[in-house]
Amino acid sequence: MILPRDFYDRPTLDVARDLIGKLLVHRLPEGTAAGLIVEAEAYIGEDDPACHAATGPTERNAPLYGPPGRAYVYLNYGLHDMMNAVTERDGHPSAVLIRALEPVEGLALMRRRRARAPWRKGKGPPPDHDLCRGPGNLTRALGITLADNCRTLSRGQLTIHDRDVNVGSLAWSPRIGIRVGTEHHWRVAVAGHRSVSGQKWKRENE
DNA sequence: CGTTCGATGCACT
DNA sequence: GTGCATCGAACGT
Repeated sequence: MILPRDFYDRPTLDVARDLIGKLLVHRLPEGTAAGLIVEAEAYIGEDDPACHAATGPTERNAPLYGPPGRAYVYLNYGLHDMMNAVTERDGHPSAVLIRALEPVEGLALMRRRRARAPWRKGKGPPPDHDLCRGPGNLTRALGITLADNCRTLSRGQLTIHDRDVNVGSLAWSPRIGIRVGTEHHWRVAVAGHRSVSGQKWKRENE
């Protein structure tokens, strides 16, 4: 079953927790790719210095201020498309960043897309458990781009489904790769899962 | 094992 | 002009 809009119209930390184990699906003419969410981070409101809404409303962060249950996709470091699920009500800008998936469907397509990354040059694709490890990697593997910004997640080509699977126990830790707001433990992941990112930040991962 | 650093585009100041 | 919610290669220990 596809998660309804109301799923996202809740406190962001609850949504982040409940997104773990859900299936992110992207359908394109060239094929479908999907994976179970095993790592996510919450970005909550204008008072969260790491949230893109910390600067107040701008053209880029407009989706954060819109209705819950939509995608917020932006380009980071000039190279990587980051995908968020917008949470909470209109006017309360917050979202959950999807950071890692366990690949489930469309593995061949994922391998092809990852191998095509400019910085991989002659190398082939990474091992399967690394295909969607990291926020930039998973968008590349699924073919998610800026064209998917603002897309509704309860219908259409980019959706999140409840498959009622148990992926393991959860662990909370500080968010990764940010310079501010590190005091909040707003990153949640499946403890010890091999597709979870962030080895160099060493922390939990149980 | 660890740390450094280049690639690369654009929103924000 | 500055600085990213990154990736992975290159190098040092």
